[in-house]
Amino acid sequence: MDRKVRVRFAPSPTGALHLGGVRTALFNYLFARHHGGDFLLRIEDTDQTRYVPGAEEYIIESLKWCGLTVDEGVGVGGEYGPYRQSERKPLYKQYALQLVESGNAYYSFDSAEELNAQRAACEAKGETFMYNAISRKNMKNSLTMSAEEVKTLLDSGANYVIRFKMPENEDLYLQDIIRGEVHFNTSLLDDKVLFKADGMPTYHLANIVDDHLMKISHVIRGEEWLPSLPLHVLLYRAFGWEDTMPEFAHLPLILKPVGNGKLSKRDGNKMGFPVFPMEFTDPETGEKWHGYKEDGYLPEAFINMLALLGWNPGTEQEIFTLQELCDQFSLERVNKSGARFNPDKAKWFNHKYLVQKSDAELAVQLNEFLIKDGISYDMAKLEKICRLLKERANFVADIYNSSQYFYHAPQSYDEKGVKKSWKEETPVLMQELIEVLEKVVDFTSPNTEEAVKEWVAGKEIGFGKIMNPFRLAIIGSADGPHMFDIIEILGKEETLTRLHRIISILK
RNA sequence: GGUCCGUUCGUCUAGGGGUUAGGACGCAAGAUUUUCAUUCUUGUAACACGAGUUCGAUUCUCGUACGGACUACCA
Repeated sequence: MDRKVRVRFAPSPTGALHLGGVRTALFNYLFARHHGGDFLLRIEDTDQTRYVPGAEEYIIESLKWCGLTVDEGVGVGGEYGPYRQSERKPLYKQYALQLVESGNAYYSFDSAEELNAQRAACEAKGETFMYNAISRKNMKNSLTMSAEEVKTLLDSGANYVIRFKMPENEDLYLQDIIRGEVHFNTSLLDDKVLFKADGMPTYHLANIVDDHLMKISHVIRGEEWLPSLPLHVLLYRAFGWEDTMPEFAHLPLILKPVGNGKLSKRDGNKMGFPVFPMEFTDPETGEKWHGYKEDGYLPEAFINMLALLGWNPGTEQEIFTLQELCDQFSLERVNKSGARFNPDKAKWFNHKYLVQKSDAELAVQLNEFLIKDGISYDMAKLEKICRLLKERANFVADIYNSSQYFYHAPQSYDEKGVKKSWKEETPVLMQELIEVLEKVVDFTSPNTEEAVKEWVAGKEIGFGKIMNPFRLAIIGSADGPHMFDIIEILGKEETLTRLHRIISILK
């Protein structure tokens, strides 16, 4: 069947969106764009107790920062709204009731205490309680009670839930785009709650009803949903919506860089890398989490890194624009197995993108750091600084840190460097260097380099004898880019001042 | 415990019945250099195990082990 591709990203606003969530959104987005389809954002807030204020805004902002534009949904609208499940509340009950009427679901009146007692009893026997075809016969529900009893209970306003009546002993062979055929037997599945006592649907019901109503063509979600695939397929069948049922694709999980288990928000702060796209402060605990954005990652790099976590184009290309990702993406090339997250590679991606950025753009960002320090510096010079330093940086912050000597003359000189290169004859040589540089009229890098080389050539000493202490004088340590490029930016006056200064201090 | 999914260098991965099993990150060495980096070159390192099918299996099948997810009136 050929129909318009419509996919949705459907997070629950229970906190910040983490790496895995962003990747799910990304793959949905890529799939939609590849097929010229729609990318929807639906907020699944059916659990009022877990709602976190600000989470929804955070999700929207994060997608925006990543450059994943939403075609339809929360924040943009569309003809299938509302797109927040809490606002669709009145809609769901009729669907639950429809299932009761057709014999695919039933009322269940068991209290939490009774359920807990059952669970405890089973646990004592080393078993796990399941509300299923066998145990439902011994519970308080509309299958075991008479019609009158049920009606009385319902009329009296008793608490109830609606459960799906899982068929007994049926083999299901389901299709997953990434995994192929997946087999389940319904006897091992339980009667999931579809409609809760608080009048809200559970995820399962709301998800199927909304995907159907919103004409979703493909459900692309995390692997943690694979176990509920049979329930969902059975739900489509019970509603009679099988012919428009979406295709399913379950994405592999993102695992911790070291140790066992899937990546969790705790790993970030513990191991020194962000797990969230943007900074997030938990409104309850006040706990603060790092974000890729604030840590200096470029959104393009972040997205590129995420895209290659579980997907690859089959070529050796590693750097992709978002457009290239859209063009090349396919679910068939998504891996089956979980991927360990590698923070080092994330940095490498950022480096690649940083180098590609124009010096002017980077200078603007570098300037923001300087403004915070109360430093004002010539923008043209900042551009030159960026050009000089970006090759050796992963972040703009690295450029900022390694360019300090442009804004401040060294206050001290690296001890090892002094020991290694400041010899008895050095002060005299530095004095001569001052004289050589003084004579250079147009203080550009090639001019000063030529002058110094000419001077050194006339003496019988190695270039290093001059350059190492020179470097020490100008930047205070034994690293950094080409010396003559540095002093061009610094200017003649500052260069000579620093040379005079080191002679007076080190003698 | 039960159900389901998975398993190629340390990590992300390509490949696929006969290959020197390819790339990237990381790491190491060399070259370049006034330093530190960058860059370039080279190197390091993998088909979880056991059966079966086959002339031949890392590739297909089955088991085992290991890893992961799920097992709520959470999503």
